[in-house]
Amino acid sequence: MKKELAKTYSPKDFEERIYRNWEEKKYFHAERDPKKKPYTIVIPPPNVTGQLHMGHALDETLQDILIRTKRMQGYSALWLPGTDHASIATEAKVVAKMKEEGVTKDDIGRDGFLERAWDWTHEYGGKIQNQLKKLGSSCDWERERFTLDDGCSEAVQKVFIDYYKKGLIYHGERIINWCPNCKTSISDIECEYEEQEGHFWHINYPLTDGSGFVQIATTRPETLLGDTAVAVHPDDERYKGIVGKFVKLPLTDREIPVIADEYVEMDFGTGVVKITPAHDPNDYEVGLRHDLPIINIMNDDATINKEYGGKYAGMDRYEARKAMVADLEAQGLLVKVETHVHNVGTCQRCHTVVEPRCSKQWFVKMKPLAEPAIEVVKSGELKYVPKHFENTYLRWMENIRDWCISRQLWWGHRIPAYYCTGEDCGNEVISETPVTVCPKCGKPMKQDEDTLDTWFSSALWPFSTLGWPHETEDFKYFYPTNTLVTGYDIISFWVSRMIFSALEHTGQKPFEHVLIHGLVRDELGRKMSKSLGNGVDPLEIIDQYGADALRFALVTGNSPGNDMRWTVGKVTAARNFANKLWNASRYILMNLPDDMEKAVLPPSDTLPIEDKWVLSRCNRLIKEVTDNIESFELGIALGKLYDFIWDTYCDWYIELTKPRIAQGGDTARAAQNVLVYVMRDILKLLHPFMPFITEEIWQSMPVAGEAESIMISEWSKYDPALDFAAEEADFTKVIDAVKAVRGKRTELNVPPSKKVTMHIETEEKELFGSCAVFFEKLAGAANVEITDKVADTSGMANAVTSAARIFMPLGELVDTEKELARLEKEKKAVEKDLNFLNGKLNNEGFLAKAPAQQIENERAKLAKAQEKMAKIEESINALKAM
RNA sequence: GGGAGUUUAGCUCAGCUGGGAGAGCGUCUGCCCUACAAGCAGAGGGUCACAGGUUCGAGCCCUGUAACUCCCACCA
Repeated sequence: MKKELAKTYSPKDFEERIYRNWEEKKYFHAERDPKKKPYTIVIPPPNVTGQLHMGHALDETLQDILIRTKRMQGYSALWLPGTDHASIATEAKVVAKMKEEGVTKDDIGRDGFLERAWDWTHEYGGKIQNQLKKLGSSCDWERERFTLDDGCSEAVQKVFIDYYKKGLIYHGERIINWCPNCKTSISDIECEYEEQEGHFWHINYPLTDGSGFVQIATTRPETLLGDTAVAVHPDDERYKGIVGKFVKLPLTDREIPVIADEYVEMDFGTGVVKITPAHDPNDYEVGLRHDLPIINIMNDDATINKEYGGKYAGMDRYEARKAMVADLEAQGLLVKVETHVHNVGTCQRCHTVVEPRCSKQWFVKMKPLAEPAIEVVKSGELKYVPKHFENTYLRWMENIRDWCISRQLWWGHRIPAYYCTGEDCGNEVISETPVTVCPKCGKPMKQDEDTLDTWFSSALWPFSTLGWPHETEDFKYFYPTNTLVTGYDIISFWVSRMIFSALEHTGQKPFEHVLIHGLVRDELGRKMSKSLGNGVDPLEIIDQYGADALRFALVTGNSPGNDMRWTVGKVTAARNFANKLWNASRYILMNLPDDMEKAVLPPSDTLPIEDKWVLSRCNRLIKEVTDNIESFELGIALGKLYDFIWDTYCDWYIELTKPRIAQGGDTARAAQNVLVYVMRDILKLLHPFMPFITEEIWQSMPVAGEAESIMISEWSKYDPALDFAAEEADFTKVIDAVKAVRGKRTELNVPPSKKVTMHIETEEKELFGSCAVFFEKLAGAANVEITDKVADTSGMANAVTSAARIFMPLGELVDTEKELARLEKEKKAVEKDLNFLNGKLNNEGFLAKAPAQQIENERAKLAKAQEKMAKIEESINALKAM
C-alpha cells in the first residue's frame, strides 16, 4: 500500500493525470439513486466562445467546493455544466471578423450568417470546458448543455408560447434604447451611462399669436423635428397664460400646443420642455397622457429620415445637430449655448451613444410575474447569502418594468411569430411550427426577423437543462436545484429572471440558496479588464503554481458578497501551504512501518495526552469546518484548516511524535496510528478546497477499507468518543510553558543548541512529569526536575505561565563573562541615547519651536530607552549575583 | 436623486450569536535541528474611520458624521 511521494511538491506532475482518472472512473456523473438525496448546482453558463478569467475561476471554485463536499456527504451531487450562446457578444465578434474580410450581414443573408456563427461556435467553443477541467471542476460532463441546443430551444419556444397564451407577452410600440451601430434594441441593463460634457441649447419657439416666444432648453436640438408639444408645469405662474396656446416649431411648418404636465420641473432649465415622444422615454409617457402624435425622425442608423427630415434628411444625427443649430442662429432663435455635463447612455458592446427610439418590440408583462418572485424571497423560502442582497433584488423586482425581449440580431432563438404579408390583413400568429399561409386570408406569412434577448434562454437554465418541458427522470429527481453561485453584478440580469421564470413555468423555486460573491480585482483594487490590460490569467497561475494553489488563493480570506484583490502574495502563500502539507505527508510515510494498512486507534485510556490533544482538536475541526461549509463560510472553513494543519498538526504534533518514534515500541506505534488517523481527516476536509494534492497524498496513505479515491470517500463526522476536553486543556498548559521557555531563551540570546537544566515549579506535577521529554526536545532542556517549590532561585532566569514557573540557571544559559561584556557595551550605547534625548527634551528652544508631534515622538523614544536600560540593569545584576 | 457596501497592524484582509484584537505578506533577531529555507523558533507593530448612546462589558448593537466603492434611476 505504502508509496513514495516525490521529494518536492510539483503539481504539474499529477494534476492532469488525476483529473483524467476521475473522468475515466465516472466519479463526476451523478446517478439518480433513490437511496440518496439529490444536491444540484447548475453552472452559470459562460459565453460559449469565452475565455476563463479570474471571475469564472472564483465562481467555479466555490461551486466545486460545495459539490465535492455534498458528494462526500453521500448526496447524489450533480453539477451541471454548459455554455451560453451570448447573442449580442458572439454576434459582435462574428461581425467584426466578417468586417476584416469586407463582408457584411446583408451581403450573406441570415442563413449565411448563421452558418458562420455556428462555425465560430464550433471553432472557439469547447475551450472553456477544458479550462474548467484544469481548475479541477467536478462537473457532470455527460449532462453538458448549450442554451441554443435543441432541448433548450424547445423550452424557450414553449415558454414564449405559454406567456403569449396567458397574455403575458405583447407586441407593442415602445421607447427602447437603440444602438445605431449594432442596429438593435438593447435593454436598459446593456446600456452604460457615461458622464459627458455636452451643451445646453436655449431656443426660442415663437407663439403663433405673435405674443412672443417660449424659451426651451435642450441637449439634443436635432430631435426638435419630432417635437409634438411644449410642456410647462401646471403650477408655474410664469407660464400660466400660455397653456393651451400654440407655438410654431422652428425649421418646420408645424404648429404644436403648449401643454401642462407635472413631469416638468420648474427649477430646471427654463421650466419649459420640448416634448418629443418618439425620442425620449419621459416625453413618450407625457405624449401618452396628452394623446400627442409620435413622430419618428430617424432611420435605424441614426440618420434623419425623409418623412420629417426636410433639408436635413440623410444627415447623421450629429451633422444634423450642427446644421440645425447654425440655421437657428441665423434665424435669431438661438438664445444661448451653455456647457452642460450629463449622463449619456452608450452601448455596452460598441460604446456608441444609444438613441431612444420608438419601435415595435415584444415585451413580457412583468407585474404579475414579479409578485410571486417577491413573495418567495420575502417569505424566506429562497435565501440570498449574504442576506442584504435580497434588498437589491427586491428593489428591482418591486420597481420592475416590462421586459423588452426582442433583439434585432440573428444569433439566437428566433421569435416564433408569423405575420401576414397581405396589406390589409395584419394577422399575427404565434406558433411552434412554421406558418406559411395566412389562415385568415390565404396570403403568404413571414416569420419575425428578430431573436430573443439572450437572458430569455438563460432565465430557464435551471430547468431547461434538466429536460423541462418534459417530465424527465432527471427533472423529477434533481429539480429544484439547491444552490446557485454567482456574482452580484448579474442579480438583476439573470438571478431575478430565473426566479420568476421558474415559479411561473415549473411552479417551484429554481433553487434554495443564492450564494453571491464579489469581484476579483487587481492589486490596486481596479476591475480586471481587457482595456486596462490588468487581467491575471488563471491558466498561467495554474501552470506556475498549480490549480490547488489558485483555488486556495481565491477562497482564503474571502467572504460572501465582498470583492477581493488578487495579489501574487496570496498564491505563493497557497503554494507554500500545499508544500507544507506535502512534506508533512512525506514525514509520515518515512516513519511508518512497511506493513501498516490503515490507522487503528489504540484504546483511548492507553493514549498519551498529546494524542488525545490532537485527536480532540481534529474532532472539533471536523464539526466546525462542516458547519462553516454548510453556512457558506468557505473562507472561514479554509482558514481553520490552514491553522490546524500548519500550526497544530505540523508545528506541534509532528514535532511531538519525533522523540516517540525514535524511542520505538508502543508509544511509537500509537503515534504512527494517530498521525495517519488525523491526516486522513485532514485530507478529507481539505479535499473540496484542494482536490488534486489531497488525492495524490490519499493514494499514498495507508487507508485500507476506504474508497479508492478520496473524491468518493465518506466525509468525516464528529465523534463524541474523541472529545477529550480536559486533556486538551491540560496539554495546552504544557505548550504554553514550552513557548514561555523559548521566549526567555531568545530574550537572553541563548542559542537553540544550548541544553540547560530546567526546574519546573508547578502544582500539576503529574502532567508536567509526563511531558518532561518535550521540554528536552522542544525547549532545549538538558534535564528536567519537576517540583512544587524551587528552594533557591537566585541566579536563575525564569519563564512564567499560569500553570508553571520554569527556572534555568543563568550560568548555564550564558557565558557570564561574555554576556556581561556584551551588556556593558549595550548599556553604554543606551546611556548615550538617553543623554542625547534628555538633552533635547530639556532644551527650551526645541520645546518651543518643534512641532508637537515631534516632541511627542522624542518622548516616546525616551520612554523606550529607559525601559531598555531597566532591563539591561536587571540582567547585569542577576549575572553579578551569581 | 434613491439604495447598498466598505473603513481593523506598513500592505492584503479575516473576525460567524456582544466577553482573548487576529492571519498572511513585509520588518527585526536567532537557527541549514535529515518532512519542509516554499522551512523552524522568537520579537516588534493597532484610540478596530470619527462623535455620541445602550450595556457589567462594544471591532461587533443603536444614532449621527466623514471618506472611498458599487448598484439602481437618468432632469429636458
